[in-house]
Amino acid sequence: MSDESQLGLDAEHPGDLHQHDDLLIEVARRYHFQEQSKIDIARDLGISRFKTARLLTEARDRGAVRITLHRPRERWTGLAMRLKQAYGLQHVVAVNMHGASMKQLRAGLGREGALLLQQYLTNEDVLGVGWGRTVKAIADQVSTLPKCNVVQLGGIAGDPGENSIELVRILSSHSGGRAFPLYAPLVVPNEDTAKSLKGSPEISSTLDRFRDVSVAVVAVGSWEPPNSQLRMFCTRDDRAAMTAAGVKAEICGVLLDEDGNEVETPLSPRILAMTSSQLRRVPTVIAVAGHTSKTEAIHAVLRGGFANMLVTDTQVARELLAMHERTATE
Amino acid sequence: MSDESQLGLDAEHPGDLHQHDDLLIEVARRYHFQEQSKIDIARDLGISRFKTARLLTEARDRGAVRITLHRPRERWTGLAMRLKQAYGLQHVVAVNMHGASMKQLRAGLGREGALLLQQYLTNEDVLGVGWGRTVKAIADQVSTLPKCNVVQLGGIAGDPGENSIELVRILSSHSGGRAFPLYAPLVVPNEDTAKSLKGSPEISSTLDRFRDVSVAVVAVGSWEPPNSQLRMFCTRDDRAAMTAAGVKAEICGVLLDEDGNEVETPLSPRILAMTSSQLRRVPTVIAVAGHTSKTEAIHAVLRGGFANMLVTDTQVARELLAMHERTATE
DNA sequence: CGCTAAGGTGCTCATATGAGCGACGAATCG
DNA sequence: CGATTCGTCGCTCATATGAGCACCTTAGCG
Repeated sequence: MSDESQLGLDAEHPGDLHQHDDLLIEVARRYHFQEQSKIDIARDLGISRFKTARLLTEARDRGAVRITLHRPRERWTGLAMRLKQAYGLQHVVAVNMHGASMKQLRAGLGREGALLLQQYLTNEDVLGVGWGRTVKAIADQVSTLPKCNVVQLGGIAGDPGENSIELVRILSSHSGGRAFPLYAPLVVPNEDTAKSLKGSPEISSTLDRFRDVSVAVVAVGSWEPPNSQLRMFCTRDDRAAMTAAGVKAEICGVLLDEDGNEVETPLSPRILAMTSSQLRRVPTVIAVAGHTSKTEAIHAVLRGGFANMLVTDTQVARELLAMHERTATE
Repeated sequence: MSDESQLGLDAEHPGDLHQHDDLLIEVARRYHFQEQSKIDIARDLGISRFKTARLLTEARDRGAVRITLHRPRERWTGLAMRLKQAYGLQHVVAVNMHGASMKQLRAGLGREGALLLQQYLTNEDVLGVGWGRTVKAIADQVSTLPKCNVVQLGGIAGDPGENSIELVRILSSHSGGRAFPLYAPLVVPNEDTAKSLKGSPEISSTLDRFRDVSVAVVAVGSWEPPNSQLRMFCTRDDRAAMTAAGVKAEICGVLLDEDGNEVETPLSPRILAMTSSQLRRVPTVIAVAGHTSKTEAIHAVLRGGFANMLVTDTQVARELLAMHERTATE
């Protein structure tokens, strides 16, 4: 019958297909995530409203837009809402993971984090990516992102297969944008090494991108119990010093005390990652962390104002609310 | 502030909440999967069109409806379409799993199968569930189904954790309907045992449901190479007899030759499962099977007309098309 | 008992959207 | 070269939909 059958892949002009698909994705994203009307989308993208409509039906038919139904277990909207108001956050997701294992918990946080990312990220954003297993869980569950660049926020940490470079690679492949990895360890042996690395072209080219990051996804590490990637780089003395200095939390390589103030430590100059002042300047910082062992750390991060969106579990959310009441009334 | 905070769970009248949520799900399903207009839904369910609209926004806000975007890799719609026409099927999904491991392949088939199920199943359906790891993969990826009953189509086979009863349990919990398990092995030692079991009340109550099954999800087993759950129940003589009889495929406990004709074997009377004539009477039979080792078996099943929907991978789809050309021109 | 506040309901009217149609351009074929 | 076919585009008009409002019920309270 038809002659294009051989490969099932229509060979059009080289770039055409991808241009078309990119437009498809963009339209679908605006319609479903940004809740723009088809007429608005048409005006914004300079196409007719009929074309928008046709692209949207094509998106559905080709499986680009997928809809799933979930039976909502609780009406915990209220919980997330209260937490949002208590800490003055922009958005909170509290996923009900009662009785789940750590692995399941991470998967749950990953799912929600991926969803949030897909909904908030736009074409013009630059995505900054932290590290850790929780962030990895997000990368694993992301399906498609708007076409934006992806910047690694800190040097390599963690096992191969879940290190920061891998995360940046995965996420940029999902977005179709450029990847800016950092080919250096998260913590280097001494300050001089850090300085010389920061000066080298392939490192600084990524560091220079930090100023453009508009959305950052980062994990939160607790210091006590040891739940931070940083801890493995410390000597015993370092650790003692830091515990003495009151370090309670870690976000993106920044160490915080229980009130969310940054703590200067001997480790600080040796860290290759976004600095606290840079992090503060990122418009949207999504902190993803769960399990009650991290409640204190998350509390510190939120008090310090280092994140404006939070993905966590309901258990932690409840504890955070209680903790906030306590500190507020003191 | 508010007094309902303690549990984050608003205590309404006992059943009200679930009734509300069920309605929510039903409306969302009709709107998103069945593409009914809000006005139609309102009329069908006897509510106002405003209420439908409000339920739909609530569904989104509470995360009951989730939308994900995927970058379509190929325009292989044509492949699925051609396969659909070649074998006269109602629906074909060919997922591109090039270079994937068996585990990944199964996960991919599971995802697509789950999606298909969620889209086709309605409130009035009765879901029949086969067995095997592929069907398990579907159950694992289903999130929510319309409220329908779930019937086990054959006795227990496979390891605990992926046996048929477990599947029925999982799926019915997702649908909220009743589960009809079969507490008996798939193959019993002899015909008499089979007969007496079929007569026992708790078995026959499920067997009686077979006539009501409107949608069946089943795997396809190949006989050569050994890819059927049945094979493990055979003696060496049985196997030889069956290979000699030209058995090439197995679907839902029914053994077929290469042309899709049922083959009577010594095993047949000992099997506790839906019969071939019952299977033929099911309006919608979704066969889920991938990997090229099963191509021949799938071909036989389709030729025999035992399934009208197919979920497979692109590689198998191509082989099936080629195989169909060959048998058609002979 | 009446008053008030809150949540839920269905209305009106302006607007967004879908179905179907003819126009246009590109590729194909005689 | 002209004719035909196919796919895409944007139009019209009937219809579906959303924003905002008025109404009703319910519950809380003096």
